Amino acid sequence: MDAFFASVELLRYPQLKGLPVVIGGGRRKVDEIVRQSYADIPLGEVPVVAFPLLKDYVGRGVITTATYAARQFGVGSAMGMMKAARLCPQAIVLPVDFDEVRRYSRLFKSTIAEIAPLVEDRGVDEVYIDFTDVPGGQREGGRVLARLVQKAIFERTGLTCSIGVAPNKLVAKMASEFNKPNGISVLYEEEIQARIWPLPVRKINGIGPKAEVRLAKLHLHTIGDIAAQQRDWLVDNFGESYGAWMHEAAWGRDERPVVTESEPVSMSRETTFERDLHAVRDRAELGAIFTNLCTQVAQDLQRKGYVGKTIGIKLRYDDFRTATRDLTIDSFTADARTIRQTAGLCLKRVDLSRRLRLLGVRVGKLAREGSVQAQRAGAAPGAESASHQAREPVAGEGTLELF
DNA sequence: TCTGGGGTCCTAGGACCC
DNA sequence: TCTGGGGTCCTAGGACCC
Repeated sequence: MDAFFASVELLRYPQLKGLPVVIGGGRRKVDEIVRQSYADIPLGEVPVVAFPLLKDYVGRGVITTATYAARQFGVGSAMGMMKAARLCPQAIVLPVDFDEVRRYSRLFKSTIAEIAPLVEDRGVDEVYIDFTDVPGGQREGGRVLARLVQKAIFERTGLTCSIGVAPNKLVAKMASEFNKPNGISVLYEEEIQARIWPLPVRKINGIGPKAEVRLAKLHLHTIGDIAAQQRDWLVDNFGESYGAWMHEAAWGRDERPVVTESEPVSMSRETTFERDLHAVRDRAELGAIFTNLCTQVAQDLQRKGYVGKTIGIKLRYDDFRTATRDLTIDSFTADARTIRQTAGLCLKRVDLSRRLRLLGVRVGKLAREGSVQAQRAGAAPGAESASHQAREPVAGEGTLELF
């Protein structure tokens, strides 16, 4: 009965509160300037003068995060930098320092794990915690333990976080948004109708923009609107799996345990070009990028001790359509040349007449390096070993032997 | 002036096997 | 000459999340 789960979200760059600041972009000249100027300054002590302003930003990046002052202008995560610059040209723009973010992320998670061992990783800045068997985890509905976690994180990292505590992960996640930033919300089962049902459907973790539109067409706008529907009606409209899940979610029901260990399913690298590239006209540049991506994926696999046997590519055209192709080979690999060769076969099966804005390489069907028997050494991957469905390349201009 | 990068999971059709 | 049903694997695309 007294089971409580917490969803914890770390807030990055809180020390810039009060100033409109956006973090994001990634790799432009502006980033270089900032990186050089402030290389020695640790997160938490960033000065607030002489930073480049968003209005001077050029490039294709998106906002990773923004201070609350910047959000007042409508700027937010995942927004394109150019659009953000129009909304808030005076904002200071900072680059993302991924190494630093990862360092803080590890510190954040290890701090929590010392207090409550059952922690589920949900990305750099988010975790679920199972409070159920933690001594004192039930006091004040979990609020006492949540305060302890928050305090420990602040002492260790100087960062604040919001915590939601509830009878399950789904509701805890929603509760964590009630009191941002640096808040704690405890939500009891009997409060679901009063506090969850009035919320818009998008607040459910798992209902995204597409489902929101479909729900709106059915005149369903709040979580309560969904809860008021018959389960079977939702199943008719959204399918057996999604419809039934939606009904459960609207009633705040969720049985998923906190999962502390999980094996990766795939690893990938992708990059958006500074300008759109054409397979023929920009062949050399594209080829170099392609090789580089394969090398990086191979290094990632090797560093983490994994091998995979499904190798695929992803590309995004200038009109933003996405295409993927993949091929499963007979033996597991983490070899850059094998990956590159197999990915090259995939590339022959897509239309390359349009200009591209993104190219990616993925390795899936992973296994731990040690768990796989040594396969035929140096075995050539490719068409002859590929399984039955390898297709003929599509005829046309884009199928030249480019890679 | 468009929209990053790294993931997971689901669906659906066809091949293939028994 | 016609034709089952179940199960698994492969592939492509898409929704969603942080």
